[in-house]
Amino acid sequence: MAVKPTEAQITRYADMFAAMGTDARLRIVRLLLAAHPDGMVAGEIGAELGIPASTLSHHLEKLRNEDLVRVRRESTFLWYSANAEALQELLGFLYAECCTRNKAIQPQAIVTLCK
Amino acid sequence: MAVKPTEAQITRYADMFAAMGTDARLRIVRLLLAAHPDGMVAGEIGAELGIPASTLSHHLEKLRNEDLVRVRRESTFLWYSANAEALQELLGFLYAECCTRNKAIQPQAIVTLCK
DNA sequence: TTTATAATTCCAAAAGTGTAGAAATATAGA
DNA sequence: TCTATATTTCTACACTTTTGGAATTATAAA
Repeated sequence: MAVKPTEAQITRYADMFAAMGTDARLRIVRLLLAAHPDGMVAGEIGAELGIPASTLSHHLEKLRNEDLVRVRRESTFLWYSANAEALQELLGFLYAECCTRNKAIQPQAIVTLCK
Repeated sequence: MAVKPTEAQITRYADMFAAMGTDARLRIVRLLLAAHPDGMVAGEIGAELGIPASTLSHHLEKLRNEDLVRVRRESTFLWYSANAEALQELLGFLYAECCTRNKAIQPQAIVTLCK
């Protein structure tokens, strides 16, 4: 992860950042992380965040397109969950860029802040 | 940082993600991190990434608006540099959401990957 | 099969974004 | 002051995004 990312990877990380780059979608991701690993039913997400069904569906599609969330059907319900692997990749990329490949930030500044 | 962020902070992090959510701007940030803490002259960034001056100026403005980059003038040249504090905040937020507040990702998965 | 609920897809519209040439501004040196 | 260079601002435009009501599809239960 500390190695130089490819052009394609940079584009992918940019798309992932863009997917988390709206208030609505960042809240969705946070909610799904809090409910990890079970996730939440779409309707419950919408109710919690006050987002109309069709709007929510579009946001979830965007997050799914970037593989930041996964979905599984359970009868009429669609359970959405955060994709921890993808988030780990993104976090690893940002960490590497800031702390490892370059020394702009001390690793401890992140890790110890969160103890 | 591991505490619950305010509504306003979430909005701000979303805006920061959005600022890094295009190929061009993510490359700019990477370049400035590599040149940290000196930063780079605007023209040099444009030359390196093949971005026309006016387009680059808009991207830099967006990054400046989100406080992800800083600028200082040196005669005719404008030196842009990454704002490590802002990046640390953003990284800390993502780390906290994924690894601390929720346990979706093991902290070691990030830190040890980058040793 | 009819009904009910969950969620998506269709459709549309307003707003925002990315791009870049041309003109303007800032600074310094001759 | 005139000139040269660096950069931004002006202007424009195509494209994408966000939003949400209405219609449709999916699933299951009565």
